[in-house]
Amino acid sequence: MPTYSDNGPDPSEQDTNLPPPEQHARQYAAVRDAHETELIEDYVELIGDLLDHAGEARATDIAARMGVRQATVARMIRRLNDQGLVTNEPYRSIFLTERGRAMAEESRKRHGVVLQFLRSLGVDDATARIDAEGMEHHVSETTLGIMHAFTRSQNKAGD
Amino acid sequence: MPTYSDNGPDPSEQDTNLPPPEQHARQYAAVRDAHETELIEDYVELIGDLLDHAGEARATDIAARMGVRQATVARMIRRLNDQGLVTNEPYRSIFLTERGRAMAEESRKRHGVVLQFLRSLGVDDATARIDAEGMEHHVSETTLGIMHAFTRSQNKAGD
DNA sequence: AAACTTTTTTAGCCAAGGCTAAACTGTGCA
DNA sequence: TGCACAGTTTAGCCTTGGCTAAAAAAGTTT
Repeated sequence: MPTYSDNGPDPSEQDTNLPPPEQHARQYAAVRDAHETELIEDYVELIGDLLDHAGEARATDIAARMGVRQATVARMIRRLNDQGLVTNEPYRSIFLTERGRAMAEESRKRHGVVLQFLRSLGVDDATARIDAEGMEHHVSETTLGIMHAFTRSQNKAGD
Repeated sequence: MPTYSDNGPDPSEQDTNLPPPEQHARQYAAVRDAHETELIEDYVELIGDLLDHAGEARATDIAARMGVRQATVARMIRRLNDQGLVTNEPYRSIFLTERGRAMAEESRKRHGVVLQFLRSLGVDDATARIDAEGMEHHVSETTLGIMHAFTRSQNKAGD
């Protein structure tokens, strides 16, 4: 178990001051907001991937890849439909609306940037995939841009 | 709105293959697991910070900093108590148990590493704080170690 | 000491996202 | 053609984590 206390400047020794209460609250609010959209985005992204890769997105496959039951997927699909992100007729495959496609594309891109960034930092593939899945929804546009630039510079340097 | 499609190797162009279903499911399961402990850790970390910084952790302050109502805090405190992370007598300040202190310390360290890493990447302070808050629970030990090393090397280079 | 204010707690509502069980639809094969 | 099985949907349960409203305790002020 690493302790990060060997020597040199220690990044875990941040300035010990707490942010002012309102700013602090905004930080947590941002996390809560992210959580609300997170799962929606994951479903939409996965449906997009399945459509691209397998030609269709069936509830069974979504359930298997999400690691949840089909009943859970069915209800989520209804919610996505309510929000105008997918179209679905009973017992048929699921398709993305224009908005759904846009969200899937956005999500896929964001996911890709984070994943490649982690890899270019030197994180092994399996770990990078897990971390990217969790991190992707919490990375701001600003940070995403910086990650993208970093990855590109690393790749260039690696040539 | 950045498109990440200017030129050069594009990190968003990841290999298009989906992971095998079981691995994919494990990734999502990891995210769900993280979500379960996330809020607990945030509360414990905040309580630890308040104890260190203000000498006591009162429900009002926790509520203000979390950006939620006191009723929400009260119920969460009971849950933390049930899990053996805090001790509290009615109408008194809250304290951490040994386990709670360990979790707070762990969390604080992790948070610090991620925050400093983002800063040393060049992310502005306000953004780094928000992103760190969300990312911290989704960063594996492996990645955390790499972030820590990166930050130290950057700081050294910056001298 | 009594009254008022603040803090804490409790009770109860709601939505989200898991689950199981059971009903229903569609498909493929005898 | 009809039947069995796989896939899908619905119904209903549970926990979590927000909320408001109201009760109870603590603290403060006159």
